[in-house]
Amino acid sequence: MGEVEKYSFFLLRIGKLTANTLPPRQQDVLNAIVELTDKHGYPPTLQELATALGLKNRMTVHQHVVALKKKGMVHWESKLNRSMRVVGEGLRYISTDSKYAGEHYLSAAESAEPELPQAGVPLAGRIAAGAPIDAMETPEYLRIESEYADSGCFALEVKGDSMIEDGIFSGDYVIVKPSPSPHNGEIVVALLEDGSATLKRLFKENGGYRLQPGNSQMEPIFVPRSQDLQIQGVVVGLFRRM
Amino acid sequence: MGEVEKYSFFLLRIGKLTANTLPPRQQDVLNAIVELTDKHGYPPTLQELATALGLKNRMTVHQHVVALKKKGMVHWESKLNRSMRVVGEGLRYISTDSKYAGEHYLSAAESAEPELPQAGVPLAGRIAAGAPIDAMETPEYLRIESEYADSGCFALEVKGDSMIEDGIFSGDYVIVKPSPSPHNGEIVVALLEDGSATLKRLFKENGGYRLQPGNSQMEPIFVPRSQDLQIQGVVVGLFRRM
DNA sequence: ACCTCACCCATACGTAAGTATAGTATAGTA
DNA sequence: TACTATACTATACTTACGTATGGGTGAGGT
Repeated sequence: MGEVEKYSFFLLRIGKLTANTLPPRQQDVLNAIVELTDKHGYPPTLQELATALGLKNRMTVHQHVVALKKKGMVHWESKLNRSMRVVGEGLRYISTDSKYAGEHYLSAAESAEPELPQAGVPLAGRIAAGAPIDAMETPEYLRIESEYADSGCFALEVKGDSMIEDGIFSGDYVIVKPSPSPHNGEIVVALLEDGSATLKRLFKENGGYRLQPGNSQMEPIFVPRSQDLQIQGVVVGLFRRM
Repeated sequence: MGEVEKYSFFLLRIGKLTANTLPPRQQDVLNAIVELTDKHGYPPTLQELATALGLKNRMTVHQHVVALKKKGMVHWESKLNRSMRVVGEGLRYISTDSKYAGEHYLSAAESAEPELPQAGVPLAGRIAAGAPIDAMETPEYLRIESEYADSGCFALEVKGDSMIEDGIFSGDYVIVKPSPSPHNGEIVVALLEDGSATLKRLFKENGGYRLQPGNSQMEPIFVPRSQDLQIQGVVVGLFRRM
């Protein structure tokens, strides 16, 4: 009985299929790859994919992924475990609301830690004052979290106006990459000897360091080499809600 | 002959080791994990780690990773391929300039595309000038993409300084939510009658609209109601790479 | 001398994972 | 009708991966 229902499910989907679109099940596979990758922090195996999609055998998914690879939508190295990645055109098909296997999926996933998004924001073009929008034909995607999550980055909410001239406002989030040895002139999160923390631009000078605020009404802080200056990390990105 | 050189290399490093620091080779392992993860888009296997570190046998790395796991610096699920992640205290030791295996590393890596995702960016706390970091116990996550992807938002790269006083710099990305009827005072992407597009703050005035740049050296644009002013959307977010 | 720590190596085993091969079923099309 | 595309299944082989076991070297401390 389960058999009949399963097939009627596919009939519906196939009915909608127009000529040159990606087959629906392959779209499901793309979404599943992305979702599982986000959830666990590493790409799935064929077995995991199959389970997530409600399939009984790995080979089904194997064939789908092979098809997707041939179309250039998935990067997958032969014989290499967990090497699947959705690339290029494939990114078009990933959607945020994931129900790629109908109701099958819910059964498979154990609710893991609170995590993860996907589906980047499409980068539509470039806007310059006075010029028409320079639209891009091949849409790129802004994938902010992905850019930073790997390298151990974390975010901090900024309070105060100490970096206002660098375009960092109170309420913004700075994305900080932990780095013990920042370069000259980078914006860093510094932990001073007294335990207080600041967001400043770091300059190495003879005798120690200068922590320069981005606000001409504020004074720079000089830290002699004898004092312990701990750098929590350098600011590599900024995000603002408006 | 190679043996002797190899050991003298370690002697030097051990000589520098002070009491309660993380052993240098374990730091190398942490760095290698992070580097390989964002080079390939997925975490390495023990074999790949070993090769990257110039080791002949997986077991060496295995022991290091076990040690790191015991210290809570690496998340690693037993028997699960490619499940390594650097977490917690371990993040302190990853540095931007990666030469974690001396000269050994260069030989191993084939240059792949830079890419790939992971978890959201953890929101670690709040930083205010002069105050210690207000750390959060229950870490939240910044989920930028998912915040906007649903509502049909798109991103635009900003060129020019027309909104510099609002903290929007050239090179930033604004995240735009399509909205035909923006509120007063919001920053909008406007399409003027002549086809040109601008990023300005919108005010409704008697007789039409005022498009106010965030730059006191620039003049506002007045659009009479008779003219066609098309609003592409309102700016709801901003992202900057640094 | 003895012990511990940090670091490396080799062999061998069990299982997870990818893959080759071979079918079944439905819908659409020539 | 035959043929193709989509989709799923099962069995069996090979390899990649993690891991258990056992060992070796040099530095440093007691």
